[in-house]
Amino acid sequence: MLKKSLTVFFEEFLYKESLFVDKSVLLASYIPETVYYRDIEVNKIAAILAPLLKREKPSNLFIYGSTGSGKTLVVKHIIDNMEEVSKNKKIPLKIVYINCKLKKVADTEYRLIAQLASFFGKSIPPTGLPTDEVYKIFYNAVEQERGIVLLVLDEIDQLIKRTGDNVLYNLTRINEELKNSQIALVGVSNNITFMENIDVRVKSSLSEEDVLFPPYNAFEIQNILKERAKKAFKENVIEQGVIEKCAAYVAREHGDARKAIELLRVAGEIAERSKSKTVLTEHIDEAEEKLEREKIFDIVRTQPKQFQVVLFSILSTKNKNLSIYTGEVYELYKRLCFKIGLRPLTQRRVSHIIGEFELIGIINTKTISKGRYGRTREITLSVPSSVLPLTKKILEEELVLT
DNA sequence: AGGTATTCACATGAAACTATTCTCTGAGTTAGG
DNA sequence: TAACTCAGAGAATAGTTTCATGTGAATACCTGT
Repeated sequence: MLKKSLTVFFEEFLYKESLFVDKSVLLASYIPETVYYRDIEVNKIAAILAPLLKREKPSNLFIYGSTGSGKTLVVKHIIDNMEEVSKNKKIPLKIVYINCKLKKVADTEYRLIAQLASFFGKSIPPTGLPTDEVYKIFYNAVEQERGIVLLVLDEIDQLIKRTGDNVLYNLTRINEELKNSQIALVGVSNNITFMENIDVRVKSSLSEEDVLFPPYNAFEIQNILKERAKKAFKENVIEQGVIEKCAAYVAREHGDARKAIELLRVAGEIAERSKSKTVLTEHIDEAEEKLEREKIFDIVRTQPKQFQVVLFSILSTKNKNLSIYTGEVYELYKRLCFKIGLRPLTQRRVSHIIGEFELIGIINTKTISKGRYGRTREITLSVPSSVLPLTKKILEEELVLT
């Protein structure tokens, strides 16, 4: 029975007309051949990095702008081009691109340097070595390169925030000791303010040049979407107003093009699954809700148990009155821990965990003073209330199971 | 009434501790010559 | 004597605890009118 219906399903799936021609165009990893609305930035960055091709050290470069404003895209685009030119003209060129946010890969000083070294064919154990040693290995590898090495560090703000500016200091200083080679740095950051609390020497050294990426406006996003949609979808699959709606929705926030594209993709998937022949504006709404929902569920499920208990406490406190305070959450949390046989963490820790939840974006907090009655955080949920029951249920399951 | 001091209930920060995972080193052991 | 084993020292890292200090405004407490 079941087997048969599954076969039917798969067969249907196979022969069903897909709305997509090439879905990969709508994935975050896709790098388009032409980058729109970033001409100024592309030219500027290209001009700064061009000396690489003549084996001269370019200025260090610092790129910043909000998420989805095309920074990574532009940088990768330029790198690709340079590598192609260098291949054609047989110019030796060493460019290393690293995203510092990747957990367990490059999110600490040690790991970043280890990762860098691995690009030069040196394998470094994940732990056990002194950091100095790793630096030495990296240093030697670069020295052997006998040329200019370009290091592109994407999302360095994450790295700096976690580990301080030591890495950058060391990386900028390493040039003074290198005899045969030189390192040029490109830092990419979402956060503009993170530069403030950085060693002045590092700051001036890193941003010999800088480029700001303004967010896309609604019009630009529309055209970007249209361009991508043309490649990704079949013809006449997208109804009037869909792209406009998608763009408008995203522009309202920060002009995050990546999000707009994702939204369009998910809308397409939903349309396909619901056997619709075209993508409608309703699908955008649905996609938006789905994305939001999945983001939350994903976070909730993958969180460590202690975090889950804290979150559950927050959600459960919610029902009683409008505002939630740390104290109440902690009391409930302690009781919950007792109930499921978990050693409760200190209040300090729980306070921190609440802070992390805010960082992730599923709650908002405001530290308020209630005068004589102390000072605390006022917590509000930034989760649509429609997903609350299910979220709670997931948490219950996760917690009771073990 | 108006002004100052207290006080609450946490927030926030820094440092230290714990446990885990991993490398490296050198001593001791074993097996083969 | 070379190869192997294994314990111990030292590192990185994540998660936590401990200790210390900060803080905004509702109240308590004065003070002079």
